[in-house]
Amino acid sequence: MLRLRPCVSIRNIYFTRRSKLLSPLIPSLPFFKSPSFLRTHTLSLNPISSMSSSRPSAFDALMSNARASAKKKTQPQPKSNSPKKRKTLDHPQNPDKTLNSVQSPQTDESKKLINTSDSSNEPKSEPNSRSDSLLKVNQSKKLRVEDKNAGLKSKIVLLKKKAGDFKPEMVANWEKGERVPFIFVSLAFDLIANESGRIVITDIVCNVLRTVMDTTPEDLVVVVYLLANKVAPAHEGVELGIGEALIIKALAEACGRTEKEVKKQYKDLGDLGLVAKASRSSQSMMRKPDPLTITKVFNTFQQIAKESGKDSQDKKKNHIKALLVAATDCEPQYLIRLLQTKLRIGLAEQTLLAALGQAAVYTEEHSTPPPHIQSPLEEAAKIVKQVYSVLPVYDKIVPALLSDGVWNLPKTCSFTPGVPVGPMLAKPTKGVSEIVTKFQDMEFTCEYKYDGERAQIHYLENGSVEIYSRNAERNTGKFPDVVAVISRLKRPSASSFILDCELVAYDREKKKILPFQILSTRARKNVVMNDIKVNVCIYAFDMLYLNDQPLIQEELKVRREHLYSSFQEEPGCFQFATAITSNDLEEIQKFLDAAVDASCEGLIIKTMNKDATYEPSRRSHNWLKLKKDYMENIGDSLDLVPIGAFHGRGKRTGVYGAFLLACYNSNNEEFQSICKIGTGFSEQVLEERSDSLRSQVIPKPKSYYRFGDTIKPDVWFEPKEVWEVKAADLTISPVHRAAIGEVDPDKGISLRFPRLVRVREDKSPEQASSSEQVAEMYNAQKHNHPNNQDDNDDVDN
DNA sequence: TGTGACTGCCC
DNA sequence: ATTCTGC
DNA sequence: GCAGAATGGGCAGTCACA
Repeated sequence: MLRLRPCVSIRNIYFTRRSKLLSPLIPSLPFFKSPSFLRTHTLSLNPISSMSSSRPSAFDALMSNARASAKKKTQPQPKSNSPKKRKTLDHPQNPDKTLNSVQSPQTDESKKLINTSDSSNEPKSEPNSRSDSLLKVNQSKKLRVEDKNAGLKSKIVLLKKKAGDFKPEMVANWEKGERVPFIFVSLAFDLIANESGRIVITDIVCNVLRTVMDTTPEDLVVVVYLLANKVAPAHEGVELGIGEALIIKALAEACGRTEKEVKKQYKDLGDLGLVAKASRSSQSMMRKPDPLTITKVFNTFQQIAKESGKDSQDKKKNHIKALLVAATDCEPQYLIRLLQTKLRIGLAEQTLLAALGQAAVYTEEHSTPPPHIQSPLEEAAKIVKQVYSVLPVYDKIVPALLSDGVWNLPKTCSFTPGVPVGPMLAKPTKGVSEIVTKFQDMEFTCEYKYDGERAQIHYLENGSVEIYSRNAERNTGKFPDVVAVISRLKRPSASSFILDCELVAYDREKKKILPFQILSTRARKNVVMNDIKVNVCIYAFDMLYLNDQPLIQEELKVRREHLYSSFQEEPGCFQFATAITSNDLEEIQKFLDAAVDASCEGLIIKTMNKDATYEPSRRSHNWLKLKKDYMENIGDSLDLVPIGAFHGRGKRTGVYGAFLLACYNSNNEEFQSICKIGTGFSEQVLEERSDSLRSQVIPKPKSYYRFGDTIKPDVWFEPKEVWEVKAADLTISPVHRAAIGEVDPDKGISLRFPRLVRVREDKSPEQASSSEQVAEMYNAQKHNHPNNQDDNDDVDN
């Protein structure tokens, strides 16, 4: 906890000094007042004024019509894409309920952190009584704000222009230097949501960025964070700590509805953002506080992240409510989606990075593109992506972009030990033959794929060590033992390095690898060496940096040599990933079997020379992964019965999003839940199954359904269908009940990575996989044998 | 002090 | 994690 | 093939509340 501010933790200050200047958290820049016509201040001094309405519904309707028609002009028709062609909404009830008062929960201290330039005096809630004349006054003020928004709305489509035809002053309706209004970003989100083409989306985002660069460059970092839907770089460990449940609460309270109603509408609409949208227009007799700015929103997000301890949930909730109260138009929708970290508009990091690169080209005052470049836009996008993959810190990249330009970006922002880079990933492969085909005549190596936790270990000159997870979370506090081992077993020749490895639970007495599930029971925070119950072996397979030199541009062959010569192996503590170099199909097949036999998931296959650089965070052709369960007719496959389902969200709105599956216990004729399943369906199959099963809905689970009491499907079914499902593993489950009593007295079995293979039209539910079979399959898994043989067959090369 | 709901992060 | 889909 | 968005099991940590 308390790891909060992007980029300014003490530990990181060394790398981020420069960025402090522009860190969104430390607004060193003057704050700008909203122009007076945007404010409702004058009236708000009068207590009665807060009774005014913010819902001139006729006007709203007018506006949304205008907007809708404006949209139609510019775009033919957003087609069948599901979230976009959603059915009409339930009409929310209780239009007359007033908003609860939203007290700002900020402490004096927290206020300091907030940029209060746009803060509002939070209105107290008032009874529904109205004064007509005051209403009029307020409505006319409101009109002016709406007017201004209307202007923005009508111009927002200009963001779709190709960058060459776009001028940054085309859309902005705020003054230069003024804080960027949140409505601008929200409208842009809305625009993007109605596009499906990545190119157009990139253009829009590019133009959004250019607009901000032109008016309020100080806000650029913040816009970028919002567009990225992040609050801080991953390794800073800033968590919002809010989820669905809390948002529902906040939404209910802010709109004067019950949680039950909100939940119901959530089921129908498949998106809490849409619920917020639908709710907003249906309530609130209140005057709006000042319009939201992006800094206000962003700073509030950080406040939310910061709340902890007693009453923190209430405080977080109140922050959300405060934002909702101030939100207009589509703002609530995107506020909620941002809080959920599910923007769902077809915009994510890669597109943002591309747009950032392109935007920089258009605002380039610093340098011209290098001469031979064919397409500066593409090249710039590439550069930004590349740089971000190596230094995923917007607080550094954005300022560098502003001050020195894209073409200098690789120089101004580069690989920095202490900042985690995205680990290189591998693509699934269906079999050995596919590998041999793909890598043809290249030299390649196969390594065991260990079933543990990915770790990127940074060792700096000064002897300090940091450990980062696959998702760039700082895990150092979880693995003090690893820190010690690394320091002990590194060779003196290695004075600084970045190591890529897998941390695997290990039983040092029996000298064997333990399953992932054991590893995951390790404590995670502030672990003390003596308290460690699950030991870990480091399986190292790559080296990204050594003695002040980045190695990522080097071939694997070279990197591996550096790796091998930089550490001393010690069984059960630090080992190099078992590897062979072979292109013999049968040999590889054997090696795969050996890997599985050694409690590994399968193999990772990597080219040694050609295309053998380390490509941070990219799933590249260069690395392939091969697991038994990827192969057809191999791996655990079960025939299971859908006995319940959950309503889909987002693009699954209107169909079931996931199903509860069961195996069949023929002894007591029970269907025992074994897992949920939500992947492997094509859209068509999902729709077919949803349609088919909708007619099998029953009001209550059958008496002969056995399932954990925390499992609450939205609907239950008659046992009718049988689906073939593939899984990577079977695990003892705290919630499922399959084969209960057969391998564990009161725990059932579940599946790891379940996915649909096909529907077994030929089978009846009683012919589904039986509990005995499930138990058998579980027991067949090597590590589940009570007395495991010693099987350390280290292949080396 | 214990429990359960919720959240984030591993896979 | 796995999988599917539009571009 | 990329990028995005659906979805899985299961663990520790946190917080509200009994």
